Amino acid sequence: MPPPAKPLLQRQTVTAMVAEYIAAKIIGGDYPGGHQIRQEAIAAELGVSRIPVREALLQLEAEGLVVIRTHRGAVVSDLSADDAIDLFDARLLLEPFLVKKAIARMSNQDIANAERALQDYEAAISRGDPKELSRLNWAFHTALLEPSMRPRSMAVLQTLYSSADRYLRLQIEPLKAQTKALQEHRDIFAAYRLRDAVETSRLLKKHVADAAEEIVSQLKRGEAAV
Amino acid sequence: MPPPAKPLLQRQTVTAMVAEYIAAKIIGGDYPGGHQIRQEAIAAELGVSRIPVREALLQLEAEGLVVIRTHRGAVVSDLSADDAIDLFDARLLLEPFLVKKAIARMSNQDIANAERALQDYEAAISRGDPKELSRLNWAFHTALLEPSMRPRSMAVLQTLYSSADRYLRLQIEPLKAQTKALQEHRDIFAAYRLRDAVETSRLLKKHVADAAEEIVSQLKRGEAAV
DNA sequence: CAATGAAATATTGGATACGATCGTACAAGT
DNA sequence: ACTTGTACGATCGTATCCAATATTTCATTG
Repeated sequence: MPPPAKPLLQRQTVTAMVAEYIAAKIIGGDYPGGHQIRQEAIAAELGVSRIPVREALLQLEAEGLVVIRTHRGAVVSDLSADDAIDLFDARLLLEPFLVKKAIARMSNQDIANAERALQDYEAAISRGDPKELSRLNWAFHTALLEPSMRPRSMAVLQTLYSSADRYLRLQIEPLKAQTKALQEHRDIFAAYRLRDAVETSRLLKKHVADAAEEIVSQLKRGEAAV
Repeated sequence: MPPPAKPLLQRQTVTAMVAEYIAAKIIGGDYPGGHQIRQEAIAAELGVSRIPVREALLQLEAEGLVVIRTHRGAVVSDLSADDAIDLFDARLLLEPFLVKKAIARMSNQDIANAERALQDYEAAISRGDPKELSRLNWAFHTALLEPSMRPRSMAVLQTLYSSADRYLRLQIEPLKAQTKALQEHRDIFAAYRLRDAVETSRLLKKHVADAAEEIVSQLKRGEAAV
């Protein structure tokens, strides 16, 4: 019999835990853009060695959350307005395309999953926790696209999203924007449920474009302010 | 002062070297899909420790060349026909879009760079080294898109390409396909030089779509053969 | 003889220790 | 005072060693 202190069903590697930890800090805004991440500090903080920290940082670099320069450590990657345009333009191409593919293949179960994600998002608005809201927002998008059965494109989208995610929180925060996003989600889902690929795609595209415009203008104000 | 294009004298880290080494083996076909990569074997082969090998594998996983499963090691990722469709569909969205952006911003120097890349590709055909040809093929595509100033999208494209690259070698090898690709490259460049964004985009899209169709049908034959 | 289960082995994951590199402070020279 | 060279400290990169886990082998049993 093994001595399972806790790994009953969940067998997680330390590297993965550290990666989640750091990613949460970045996305949550605790580590702002440009912040230098010291391996030893993280290692001491979590009571682990530097090796898993290094490997976690490598993964995060692949996701675009940090930038590693040789012998100079990892820095939380900052987003310029140009970067945001870059990222969102790619999303604007991929998401409408994928949602069409998804509608062509989806089952009733998939529709139910998307509805559930929509309801979760809706329920979270009243609580108003930005991190949770951001997570559920993306969960809804993911639920819409999942039936497309395009794991590679989904992986790409994941990195595109997480690279801009923490800046989106600013946009999501105002209550007006939240309710606007919720209404858009509802409209998208309504068309989705009816398997209206063209309309769903159009609405989704507009939804993403609106978010893009909002975040870009915010970033530009921020850059001008500096 | 303009950005220093490239540090000509770059200190290479062992991890990066190992990553290049393994990537070359995979792309070159020495490690076929499904092949298990043993860290210690690589380490002994190169006379280094296992640490840089592990970190190199992490990077390669981010590029989609290998898949790592906990405590089970890394295996060279294999490509199904569905995967290929997935990857190429994403490329089909991004490349035509980016080339339009590129044409809108490009300088005469950028055109010269693309022409140079085209000539290099042309010159390599007579030598017929598949690896080199594949590299130069992608270099041409990259040269076309570089002026778009979209580093994030370019990074995405890089991973999309490298994931399918080694299978493209099969398609590129036959002489007829090579000359066909060359002619298409010439046509694309001709429109590019004239700053005809619509036509360039159209030709590029067709060029990628042809390659996609070729590789997908090959993969399907391969799967059927098994 | 097939199925099951437990040791043995192979391989990866992680910790500690050491060496290399970069940034900076400070001293010396012009 | 400004520049240049150098020593020091902080931090990262890598090697070596140990622990945890998956796979294989082989004995046992029905």
